[in-house]
Amino acid sequence: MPELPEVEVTRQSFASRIAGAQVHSLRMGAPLRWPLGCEPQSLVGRSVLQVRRRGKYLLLDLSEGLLLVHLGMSGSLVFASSLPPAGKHDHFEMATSQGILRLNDPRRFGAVVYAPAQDAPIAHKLLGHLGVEPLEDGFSAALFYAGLQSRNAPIKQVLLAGEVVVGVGNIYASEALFMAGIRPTVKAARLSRARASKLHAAVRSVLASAVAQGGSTLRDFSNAHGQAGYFQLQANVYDRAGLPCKVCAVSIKIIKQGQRSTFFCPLCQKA
DNA sequence: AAAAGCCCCTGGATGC
DNA sequence: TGCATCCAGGGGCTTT
Repeated sequence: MPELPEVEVTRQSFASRIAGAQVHSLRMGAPLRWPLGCEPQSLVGRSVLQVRRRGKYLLLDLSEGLLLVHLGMSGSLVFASSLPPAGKHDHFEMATSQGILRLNDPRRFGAVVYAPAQDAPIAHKLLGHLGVEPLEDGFSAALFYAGLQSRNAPIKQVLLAGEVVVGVGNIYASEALFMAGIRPTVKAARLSRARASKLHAAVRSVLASAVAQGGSTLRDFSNAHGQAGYFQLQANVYDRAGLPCKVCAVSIKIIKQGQRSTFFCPLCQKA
């Protein structure tokens, strides 16, 4: 599920409610992608200072150390004062003085990992290679263009890789490329400065719009209040193979790139 | 250094 | 109704 907008929407839906909370207890379910990395009991008594986001990771700063939370493909968080009994896909639960934080993740591609410090090896391994944040000031058109110059791979896959810019997943990559009128198969380094600039603007626009819509709910995403998102209703190409382009009415195409589906309009995205 | 494939896992949709 | 196959918001790791 979660690309940058869904992760950010999740963050916004519980960050202020959990800030300042003291950890009372932890419960782990089935194994996630990586082990927690510490004895769960050792976190009891610490407090949650704030919740930040880096790419598709949520960072829960504790009074000592931090938790890195990733939602994988099917994860979602809920934060509430009381919750129904844990189900088979609830794999992490942290009870605090201000509510219970629970991760539900059927496919278990997600993770909750403890790092003793921001610069600890585990944090560096997971976050160290990440590109620039697309919604922050540091993401300029010039920087984006420069980042593409060393990439000979198709632009769609360069966006997905997250090493030039983070947070763009399979939905928003297709959507941003449509908005910019760029064929997903074009080699990144071959984009002109002008077209890279257009894509830069499209990435920001699509992601910001998706955050404002509460993210995309395709099957199981909801924010920490349990509310769905609505961006998918305004998708121009994603999951619309064979349907008419909303701009030119030509049939939307689907192709595979790196074992992931890519959607595009053959007319609006001519090259 | 960069690119391409391979997995991890469960569940829903589709087809025979 | 039952079973096989394919597909899904990600990304680290291994191999070219």
